Amino acid sequence: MTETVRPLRADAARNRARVLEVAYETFAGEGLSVPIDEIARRAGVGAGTVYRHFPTKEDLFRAVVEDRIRGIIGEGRNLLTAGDPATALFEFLRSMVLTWGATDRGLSEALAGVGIDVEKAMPEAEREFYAMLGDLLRAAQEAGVVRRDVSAPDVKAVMVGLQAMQTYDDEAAKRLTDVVLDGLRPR
Amino acid sequence: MTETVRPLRADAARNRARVLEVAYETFAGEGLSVPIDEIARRAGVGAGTVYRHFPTKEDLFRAVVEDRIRGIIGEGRNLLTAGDPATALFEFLRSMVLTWGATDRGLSEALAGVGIDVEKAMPEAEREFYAMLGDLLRAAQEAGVVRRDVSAPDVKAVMVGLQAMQTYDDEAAKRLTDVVLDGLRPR
Amino acid sequence: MTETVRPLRADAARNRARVLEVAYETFAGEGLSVPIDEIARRAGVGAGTVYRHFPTKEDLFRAVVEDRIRGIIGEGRNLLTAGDPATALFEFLRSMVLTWGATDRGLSEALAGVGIDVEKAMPEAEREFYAMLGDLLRAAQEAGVVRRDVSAPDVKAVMVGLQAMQTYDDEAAKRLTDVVLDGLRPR
Amino acid sequence: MTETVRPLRADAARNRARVLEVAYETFAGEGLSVPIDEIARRAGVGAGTVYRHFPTKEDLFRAVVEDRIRGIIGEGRNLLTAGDPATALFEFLRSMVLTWGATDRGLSEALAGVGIDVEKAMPEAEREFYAMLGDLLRAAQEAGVVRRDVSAPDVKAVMVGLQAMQTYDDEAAKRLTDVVLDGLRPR
DNA sequence: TATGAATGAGGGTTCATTCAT
DNA sequence: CATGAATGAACCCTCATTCAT
Repeated sequence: MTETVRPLRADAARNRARVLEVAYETFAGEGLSVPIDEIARRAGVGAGTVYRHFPTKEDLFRAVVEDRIRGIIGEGRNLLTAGDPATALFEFLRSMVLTWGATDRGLSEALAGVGIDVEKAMPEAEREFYAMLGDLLRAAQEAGVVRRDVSAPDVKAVMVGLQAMQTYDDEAAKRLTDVVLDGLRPR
Repeated sequence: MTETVRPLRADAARNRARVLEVAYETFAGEGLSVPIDEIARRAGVGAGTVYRHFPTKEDLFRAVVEDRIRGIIGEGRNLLTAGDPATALFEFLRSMVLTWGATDRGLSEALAGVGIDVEKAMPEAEREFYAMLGDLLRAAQEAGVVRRDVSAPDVKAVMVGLQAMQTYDDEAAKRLTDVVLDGLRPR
Repeated sequence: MTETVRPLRADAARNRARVLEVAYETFAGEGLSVPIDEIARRAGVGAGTVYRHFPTKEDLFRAVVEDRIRGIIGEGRNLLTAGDPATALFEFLRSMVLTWGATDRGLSEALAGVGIDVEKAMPEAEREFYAMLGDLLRAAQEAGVVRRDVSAPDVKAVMVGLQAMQTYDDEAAKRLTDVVLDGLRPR
Repeated sequence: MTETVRPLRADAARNRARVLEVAYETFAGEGLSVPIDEIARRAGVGAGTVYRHFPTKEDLFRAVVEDRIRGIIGEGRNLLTAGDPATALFEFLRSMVLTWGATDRGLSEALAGVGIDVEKAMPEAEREFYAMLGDLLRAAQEAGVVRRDVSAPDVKAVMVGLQAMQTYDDEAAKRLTDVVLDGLRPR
C-alpha cells in the first residue's frame, strides 16, 4: 500500500519511452483508431509489452495526451517567463496553431472527446494547464490587451476551436489565427 | 436525365424516414461510430432494412450529414432573403452555434473528417454550401461589416472552429461566439 | 387431394418461362451462387414471383437442371433415331462437350454435387436419362464399336469427366474428347 | 533473399498444423464453402487463431490445396524415380483416382476453379506440378506407350476429368480409369 | 519481463426466404 | 398473382485484451 513507484529497469524504461514516442507519432498522424498491435509493431516490441506499461488503450491515450499537455504547459510557462508577459497569451495561442497542434489528429480527436475524456482521465494535468492558462490570461488582461470578461475556460475553448480549424484547414487556420485573436482584444 | 426515382411504397418510405431520423439523433448524440445494428434496433427494424435503404454505412452518414447541410444551407439563404443582408453572416454563424450544431457529435466529426470525407462524399452539397456562404460573405463585406481579406473557405474554417468549441464547451461557445466574430470586423 | 395441376394463367406461365430462361443463362454463365434477387432483377420480376414458381432456390436449380437434362435426353434420342445408331453414342458424347456443356458452370457444379443432388432431386429425369443412355450404349455395343464391359453408369461417369475437363480447359477438352472416347472402343 | 521465417513457437506451430489438418479434412469432405468459424470450432481454437495463421479464407484454401498438390508432385516424382519410367504416368494417374483424389470435394472444387483460382493463387506449385507432369509424359512417350500428340496440359485436363468422375461415382471411376487411360496409348 | 499467440465479442455486409401492400 | 420491402441468420474479418511460453 506504500505506492512505491519503484523505478523501472533500464530496458523497461527504454521500452516504455519507445512505445510512447511511437504512439505519439502514430496517433498524431493517423488518429486514435490505430490498433495497439500496430503501435507495438512500429515500436519493435510485442503487444504484451505495450499492455504491461499501459494496461488499457485508453491508458496509452492518456499518457500520450498528458505528455503532450505537459509540453504545452511548459511552452506557456516559458513564454510567460522568458518573453513579454503582455503578449505571452497571444504568442502561446499562435504557437499552438503554428507548432503544436500541427495536424495532430490524435490530439484533435481527444479534445473533441473521441476515444477519451481528458477532464476525467487526467485531472492533475488539466489543473496545471488551467493554472498556466490563468496566469497567461491575467498577465494579458493586466496589460490591457485582452478583454476583462474573458475567462480561462473561455481561452481553452478558443484553443480547441483553433485546433479544430487547423485540423480542418491548416492554411486557413494560419491566416485566421490573428483574426480570431483580434476578437479577444478590448474594443 | 431525370433518373425516374419511382416513389417508394408508403411503408418503405416510412421505414426509410424512421431510420434516417434515428440515425440522425443517434449520430448527433453519440458520434458516427455507433453500429448499424444499434441504429436498426432503435428504429425497430432489421439490419437488412437499413442496408436496403443505405447500402453502406457511409451512405447512411452521407444521407444524414447531407440532410443536415441542406438544412444549414436553407437557414443561410433564408437569413439572406428575409433579414438584413448586412448582418446575415453573423446571424448565420450565431445560429450555427446556438441552434444547429448544438452538440451534434456526428456533424462535428463529419466536419473534422472523422468517418467520412464530406468533400468527396457529397460534392454537390458542398458546392451549394460554399455558394451560400459566399453570398453571405459578399453581402457582409459590401455592407462594410466584415474584413475584405476574408474568404469563404475562411468562414467555413471559422465555422468548424465554432462547432468544435461548442462541442467542447457549449456554455463557453455561446459566450464567445460574438467575441470571435468581432475578429472578423474591420478594425 | 386430386393433384389438379391447374394450368397457369397466361401471364404467370410467361413469367415462369422468363425466370427459367434467365436462371438458365445466369447459372450457366456465373454458377449457382448468384443471388435469387439478381435472377429476379434480370428477369424483370419481383423476387416474390420467383419464389411463387420455385419455392426454394434448390427448386430453381432443379428446374433449370431438369430442363437441361431433358434437352440432353432429346438430343440423344434424336441421334439414335435420325442418325447411325452405331455411332450415335460417340456423336452424343462429342456434342455434350462441343455444344451442350460448353462452359456451363451451373451444370458443372450441379454434376459435381455443389448446391444440388441431382439423383435425389429429380429421379424421374435421371431414370429417363439412363434409359436413353442405355439405348445409345446398347446400339453401339451391338454394332461392336464399344467394349462390352462398359455400363450405362460408366458412360454417365465418363460424361461427367468430359464435362469437368471442358469446364477446366475448353480447348484441351475438344482435342481430347476423341482420345478419351477411343478408350471405349474394343481393343 | 532467404526470408528469415523465424520458426513458430511450439504451441503456435501445433495450432497451425491442427487448423490445417482440420481444414484439410473438412474441405475434402464438405467442400470449400464451410465457414471459417466451423473450421475453428472443429480445431478447438478461436476464429482469431485461424485468421492469425491464414489472414484470409483464400489463404487457408491455398495452404490446404498447395499442401495437397505438393504431395501429388512428390508422388509423381517418386514413381518416376523408384519405378519403371515407362509406366509411371499411368501409375500416377491411377494413384490419383485410387488414393489421392478419393472424394476430395475441396480439391475437386479447386481444380474446377470454384472458390479459388489455383493458377493465380499458387503459380509456383502450379509450375512444379506441370514440370513433374511433363517429365512423366516425356518418359512415357519415349517408351512409346503414350501418343505423341498429347501435351502436359492435356494430361492435366484428363486428370481433372478423372477427378470429377471419381467425385461423382467412385466405383465407376475405379473401373473406368484404365479404359480412359487406354485412350492415351498409340493405336 | 518480454513476446506474440489465442481469444472472442462484435462490426459491416449479404442473401434466402417471408409477408404486407 | 405480382411486387419488392423486411427479416435475421450467417459469414468474413478486426482488434482490445489475456495468457502461455
